[in-house]
Amino acid sequence: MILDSETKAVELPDEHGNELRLWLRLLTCTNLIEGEVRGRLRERFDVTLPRFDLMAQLDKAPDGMTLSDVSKRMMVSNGNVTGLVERLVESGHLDRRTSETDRRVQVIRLTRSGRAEFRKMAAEHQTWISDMFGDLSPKDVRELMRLLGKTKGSVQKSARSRAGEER
Amino acid sequence: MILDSETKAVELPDEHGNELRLWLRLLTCTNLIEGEVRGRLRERFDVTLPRFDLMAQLDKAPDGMTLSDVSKRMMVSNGNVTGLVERLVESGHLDRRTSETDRRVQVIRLTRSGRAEFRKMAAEHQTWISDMFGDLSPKDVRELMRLLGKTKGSVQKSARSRAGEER
DNA sequence: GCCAATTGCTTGAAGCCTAAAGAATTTCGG
DNA sequence: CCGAAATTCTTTAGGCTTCAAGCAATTGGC
Repeated sequence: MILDSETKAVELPDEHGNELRLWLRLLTCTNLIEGEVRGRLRERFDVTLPRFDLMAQLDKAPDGMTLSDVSKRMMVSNGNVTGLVERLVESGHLDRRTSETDRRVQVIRLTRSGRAEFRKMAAEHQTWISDMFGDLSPKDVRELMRLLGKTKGSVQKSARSRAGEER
Repeated sequence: MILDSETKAVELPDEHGNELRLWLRLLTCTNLIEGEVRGRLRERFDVTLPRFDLMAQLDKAPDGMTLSDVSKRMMVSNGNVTGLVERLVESGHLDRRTSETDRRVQVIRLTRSGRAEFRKMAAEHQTWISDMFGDLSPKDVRELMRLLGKTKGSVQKSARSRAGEER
């Protein structure tokens, strides 16, 4: 999946190659961290990353959320959430009920034990992340935040202009 | 080294949270770009990202690679490569043969048409990436490269120390 | 009130991914 | 040369993910 960032990309004198290399390095970093987090979550809590992410959303919403809300927040498809929730209800982490006012709507929330379990996971998770960024100075962290913010904006702009072109 | 008064102030309140926020932003950026790339590959060439990545590896190896080589380079499981290759052989992009000297080994390479198709995709791909990073100055790009390099090292160090602990 | 459009969710098909177990083949110590 | 160990690949079971199609309930124009 990942092209190793040290691998030489198409050799051209132009500056496009630099951006490609930057992208590959960005991807490598993310995959490295994500892989670690997945592994540790599995090892320590026998839980997958998508389930952790879903619980993280619900932890911030004591009154529960609808499946659509979750889907938007997590930026994944509706069908995806359906399956995820199904398994988390099955394992006792989530509670699910049909809305009283709109019978199309399903409201889900963490169960008491689900919340307790999530809090434990989240606490460790944060120390893992902090540890993985351990070599970066506070200044590095700020600078990375700034540059990634700029990147995010740039990508969104580019994505919007493409979306506008089609049709 | 000069520490301005601001540096310390920022450091005081729970710096773990900053690293978590950094991680989330990094993840958002990567997902944004990856999503764009997936969408465009699908739209323009009706190909998936994993297939593109596999072809990219093979393009750099005119004499072909074994499945194990591919698996290591791409950092994915063996079983995964088996299925990916199967579909790419099916679609005529890849050629596959059993090694003459070791009958356990499968050697795969791009077909003529597969290579031609890949080259077209790769060229466009590079312009997409370049476009998405368009708002970043050359200096930004260099700085991001540097900080991500540092991050990569830090994560690897942390991952190694964990791997060492679990006997 | 009626019906068409919209909204919320589920289902199904296809693909990607892993870990673990299994099969075929080669390697190597004795 | 023999058999154990290692290597290469495939298979299987389970989970995640999307898109597209479909169903049920609600809303809004008339």
